[in-house]
Amino acid sequence: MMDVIHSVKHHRGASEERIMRASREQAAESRERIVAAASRLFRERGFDGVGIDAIMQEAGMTHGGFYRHFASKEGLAAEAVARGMDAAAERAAAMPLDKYVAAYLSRAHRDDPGGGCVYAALGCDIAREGPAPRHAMTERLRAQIERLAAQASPAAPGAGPRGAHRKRAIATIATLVGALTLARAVDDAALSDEILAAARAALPPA
Amino acid sequence: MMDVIHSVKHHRGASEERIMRASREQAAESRERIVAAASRLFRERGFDGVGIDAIMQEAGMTHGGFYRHFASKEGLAAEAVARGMDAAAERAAAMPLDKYVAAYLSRAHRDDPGGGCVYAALGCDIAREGPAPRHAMTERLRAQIERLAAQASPAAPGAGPRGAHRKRAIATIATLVGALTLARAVDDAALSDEILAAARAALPPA
DNA sequence: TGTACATCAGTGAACGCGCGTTCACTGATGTAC
DNA sequence: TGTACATCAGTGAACGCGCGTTCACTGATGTAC
Repeated sequence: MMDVIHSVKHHRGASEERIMRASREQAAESRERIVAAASRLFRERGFDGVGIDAIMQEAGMTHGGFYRHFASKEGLAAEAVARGMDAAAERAAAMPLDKYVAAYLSRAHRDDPGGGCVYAALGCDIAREGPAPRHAMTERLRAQIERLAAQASPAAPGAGPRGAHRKRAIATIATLVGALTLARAVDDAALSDEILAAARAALPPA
Repeated sequence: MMDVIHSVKHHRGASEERIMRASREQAAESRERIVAAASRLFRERGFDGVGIDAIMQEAGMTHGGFYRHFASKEGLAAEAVARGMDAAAERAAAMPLDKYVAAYLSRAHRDDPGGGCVYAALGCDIAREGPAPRHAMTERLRAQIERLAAQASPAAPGAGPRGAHRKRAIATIATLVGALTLARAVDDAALSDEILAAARAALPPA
């Protein structure tokens, strides 16, 4: 987990001096680490399943420094949601739809919620969150729908009105998110695999 | 909410006598009320968003009596999940698929998570719950898949191998759950409606 | 049918714990001259 | 360039609060005779 040694955190050796007051550059890096840790941990354990303490520990600090960077846990949640969705959008933009569908509905993605789709990991929780996380998520979803609709349009020109591609894009996303959510919730490995396969079969040409 | 006056709870009037030690029949009714309240509240606020205290209050009792009925909060969660899914299964069995899809993807369902689909309300949380709730959910999902596959089979005889109907059933459920989850998470009413409409358009004939 | 006693559903106080947040403090960083 | 001082990132103790769970107690219910 903690594969980066950062100068802010000091070793515990007896003769080591303590380094306080990190530079602005170090502070910016700390903030990055906090968001990255939160983004992963929230997806793995849910918003209520992770405390400030665990996030700061994962980021290599103690909990007290948290409020130098964020106004509240909810503020961090909004940034962590945005971060995870932006990363996913980059991955999605880098490959054709059929590749993305295969990767999305893979066992690897199912077994790594912390590094995967935010909708599938936190979808039902976001509805109960405050306005900031919900808004961050809404704008990302909107962008993803538009990109997917545009991606489909040139491949099948004149295949339908502009709105048809949007509808198709939304339904595709819904199927992906629903299938992955169910595949993770189920406690039977065979059924979980079957759910992923069924969604894969329903998507590429449909 | 509390439209049932039950004899266990005594009024606060000065000269009222207190009624303790409810009969076994009353105890069974109390248990029912606890499960019903939990089933609704969990779906509305999530497992971590509702305490024993709130559940017992909704059921018309104080928190102390909870452990006469359940071994733990998780044990109740398993029963509440099962209860909510059984109710949904009954509703689904009572109407043809296209009616069910329309009802599932309606605004009324979106705006009433407490009385609606458990997968959409708690799907991503169940993956993080203990074995009992997950198992209860898995068996209900399995039954729902089988019923939906069987429901589709006679309507289109010989339209494909037995497995094709199962695949189609699973994909349909995934699309329903994903669309409702996203429609609830989004903070823009127009986009939310659009998501429901897009899933509706993708489902009936497809 | 009546009496004596055990059971146990529900109450309300109490427990320990973890959480989000606050705060006094430290001392290197950054700035003003 | 050097010095004096203000800033502020991070620490660790402390706060209040709500949670899941436990427990002594009450008194009607249920049972044994």
